[in-house]
Amino acid sequence: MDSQRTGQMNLFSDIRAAVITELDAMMAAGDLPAGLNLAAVAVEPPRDASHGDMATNAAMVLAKPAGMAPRAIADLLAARLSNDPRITDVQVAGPGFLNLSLAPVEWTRVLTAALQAGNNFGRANIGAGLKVNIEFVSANPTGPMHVGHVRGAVFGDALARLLDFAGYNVTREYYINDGGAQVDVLARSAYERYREALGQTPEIREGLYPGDYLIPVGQAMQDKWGDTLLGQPESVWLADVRDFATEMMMQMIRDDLALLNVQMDVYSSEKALYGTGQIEAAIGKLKDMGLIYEGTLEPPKGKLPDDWEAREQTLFRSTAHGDDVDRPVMKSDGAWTYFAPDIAYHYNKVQRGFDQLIDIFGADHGGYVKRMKAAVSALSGGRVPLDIKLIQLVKLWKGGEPFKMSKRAGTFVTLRDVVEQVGADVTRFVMLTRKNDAPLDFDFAKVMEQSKDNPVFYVQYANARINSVMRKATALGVDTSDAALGARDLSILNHPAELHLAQKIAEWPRLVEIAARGNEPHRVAFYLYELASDLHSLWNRAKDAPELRFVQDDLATTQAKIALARSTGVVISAGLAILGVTPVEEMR
RNA sequence: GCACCCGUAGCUCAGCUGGAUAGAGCAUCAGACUACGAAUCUGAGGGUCGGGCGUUCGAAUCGCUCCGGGUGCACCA
Repeated sequence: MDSQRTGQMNLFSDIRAAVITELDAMMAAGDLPAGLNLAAVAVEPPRDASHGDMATNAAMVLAKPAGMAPRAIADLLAARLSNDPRITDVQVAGPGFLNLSLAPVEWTRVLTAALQAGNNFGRANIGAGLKVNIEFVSANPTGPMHVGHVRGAVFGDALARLLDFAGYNVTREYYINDGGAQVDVLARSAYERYREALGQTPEIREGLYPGDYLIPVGQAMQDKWGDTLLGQPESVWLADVRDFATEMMMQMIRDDLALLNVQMDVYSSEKALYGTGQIEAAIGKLKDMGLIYEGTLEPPKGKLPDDWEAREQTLFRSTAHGDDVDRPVMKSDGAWTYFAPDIAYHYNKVQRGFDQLIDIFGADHGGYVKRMKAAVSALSGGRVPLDIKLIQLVKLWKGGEPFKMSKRAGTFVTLRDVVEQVGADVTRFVMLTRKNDAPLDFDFAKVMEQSKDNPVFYVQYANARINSVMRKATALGVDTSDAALGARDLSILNHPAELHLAQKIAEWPRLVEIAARGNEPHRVAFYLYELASDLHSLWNRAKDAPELRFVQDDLATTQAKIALARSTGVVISAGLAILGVTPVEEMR
């Protein structure tokens, strides 16, 4: 694939392609045995800058299959690569690394590519249009979203943006758990608020939802039904009130998600699976495969539930697909377990033609992973991979003190509380500064701090500085449009400090691929911090070295320097876009 | 008892499908503003990558096994 032609310049994959070409030639010439698998050959940035610009492990990974000494391969490959005009120096080092130095103009070409591609710089095609479904949030429709939901929501949304950027065809989906007992509880709770709206005293019994957010629901019920439901038995109103209240809760949740700038493409209903034969069809398919049987499970070892008794149940043989024990799909009273509609729902996703499924769960649902993977594996015949990302807890702090949440004490923190206090951008960025399976500290005071201790601020500040010099250059009469900057010859940018920043920019397309391959949007946040750091560093070096200042006396030189600054800004905005964060022009 | 996640500098954490002398920030110490925005930067000290065994040219990364922390474990979603 010619990355130059598509404008998505990835210098690392370009050089890797050159290495592969030479290795193929060596096989053709008999310098290497034919038919070697080159998949493990990598071209990477070296850990230590003194090792050159790029390093390849080709000689080492091929030594064994080729039956040759690593250095012998390295020497032959080095001689060939040194003929590449882009490569100015090749050194064999250590156990057989090839350290490559590139002509400076190769790095400044990346800047031009970034300026021409704009926010699309780094867009990859590793997804190749594959259809991937990301299911996330899926909060129960029984109340507003709380802070515990925020991290999963942000993670899922950022992952969707990342995979889209990497060339996947992404669908974001919310599974509404409206088929279980909890929506009946919601209906009963709302009914009490309805009585309250009609002047009666609500009886919020133990087990009902006490939240104030149901008061408007009660009032809306009064508007809709007047007093006609009053004094009626539950059998008369339960189903209608349930649907009504659930819809109001979902409207609230949709508003909350919008507040956080989280988008959804599809809302799927659990309830809609019942009565349509979809559950029966999914279980029936498993049955046809011999994976459903009547049986009795062994009691769990160790601590035994008090009321445990051996019982014959309808079981899914999930152990045939990697689970530890088989799982019940039907209760002893003949009703489906919660697992059954989940199986049907995932089967539905498979049938809709997705090539990959991703589920985002809270870490407390870790025990659910294996059975869900087993179900998808069985129902898709192993065709559709399911990746389940577990989101660890968020610990709340306020000025270094633990911030305890309690429904009873009224310090229950909702998504809306968080976003209204610190803003969607800050919330989103901070939520992505840890990998998903590590716990996260969220300090309401610290995230608003304006210091390098706060990564959101640090990255935004770098962008603000870039905009500052661009405004200044524009005022001096320099054309700072991307078109003008992209047309400029940037080969005068040859100072090591400038090339260092250009190299960091050149890593962006590679970073996108790595992050997308692992479903790890947090890598983008860390990269942006490093990029901002390089920008700040160059900025300060210009105090001692005036020739590094972006704005120079000579307008043509200024334009080239500004091109470097703007390229950095392009990558910052592209990266922030993946995180769903709006770049700021100026700090206030 | 079993399964999954985690264990990296005093603290909070990165570490790119196994790569070279393991990196940031905070904290500590020493420096840089007649400013393209010092809300920043430069440098120093600080490590048995929880322990052990193994796989191999090479392990923080893979496997086994202990230790320590978290989460979850039929008929709730």
